[in-house]
Amino acid sequence: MRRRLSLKMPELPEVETIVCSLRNPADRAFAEGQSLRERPGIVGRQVAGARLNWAKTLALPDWQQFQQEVTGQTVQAVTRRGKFVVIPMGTNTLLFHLRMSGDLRVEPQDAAEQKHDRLLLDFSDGTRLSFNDPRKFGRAWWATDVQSVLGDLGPEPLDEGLTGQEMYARWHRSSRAIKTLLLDQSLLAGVGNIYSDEALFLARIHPLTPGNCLTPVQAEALLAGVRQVLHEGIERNGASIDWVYRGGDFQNYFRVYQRTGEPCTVCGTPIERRVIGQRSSHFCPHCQSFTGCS
DNA sequence: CACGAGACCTGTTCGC
DNA sequence: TGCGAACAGGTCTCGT
Repeated sequence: MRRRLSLKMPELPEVETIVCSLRNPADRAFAEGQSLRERPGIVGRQVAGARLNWAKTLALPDWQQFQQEVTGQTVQAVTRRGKFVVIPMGTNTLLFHLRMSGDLRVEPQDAAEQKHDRLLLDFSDGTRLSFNDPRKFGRAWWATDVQSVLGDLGPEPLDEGLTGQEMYARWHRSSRAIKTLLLDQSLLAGVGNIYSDEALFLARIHPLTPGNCLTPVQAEALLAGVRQVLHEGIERNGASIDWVYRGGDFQNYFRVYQRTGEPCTVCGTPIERRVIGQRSSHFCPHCQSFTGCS
């Protein structure tokens, strides 16, 4: 069954997809007739000016200082940390958090500004980076010390050095529901509401299981589940990406998320929805039965 | 300190 | 059709 999400889904895979599209895409195929200046990569481009349409979008510093310091800087790289987009430029770094509805586009400067464009950087080559964010939750930082913004983030789930043992130690310290712990960015960076539900389903763990009730085996399975759904998300989001239309189709492959009442793909039991930690949570009551706490 | 509720926002969908 | 309520991918702050 097809289901539509009204907006983008800026969890880790979506951010990863955007970051990839903002890198210099020397290794990507282009549509025929697409001119050089329309290519999305921004590495090496120099900022000629900036515009801010919603004051709160710029978290730090104040607008005047930002405008002064960013002008003339050159984009050195585009990377990701958790759900943050990280863009080193000279001695400072520009960071974005897309929150619920943010998006970043690259386009020619003569393209019409779009509704909800909050922060725009004009490059000297005639292109522009636009931060669009309908709900105004997104934020940008211009920081000398990147750690002042990213310092509290937990490890990267896709970092191969991260072990289930390490996550067991982190989750086991708390009695909060594992669903809530998965969303805690200081324990593990990048997992959001969709992928937490999907990962718990793959690991066959009930979302209300207290962290200190998890077994080492379950923690191992959960980290594996997180990695699997993130990889799937990155693949699906990337599948239909060509920078003109950036809309993945992972939403058509959800196993539990937004499938309330529909049959579990494994056992057929109707998927349940309930609110945990103020977030909607979806799970199979049969496959993810609560195993108790010893 | 841990936890839950409320705040921040706009747009879309649902139910009457 | 119209209209208000409910809901949405995230995180911070404040009160208990």
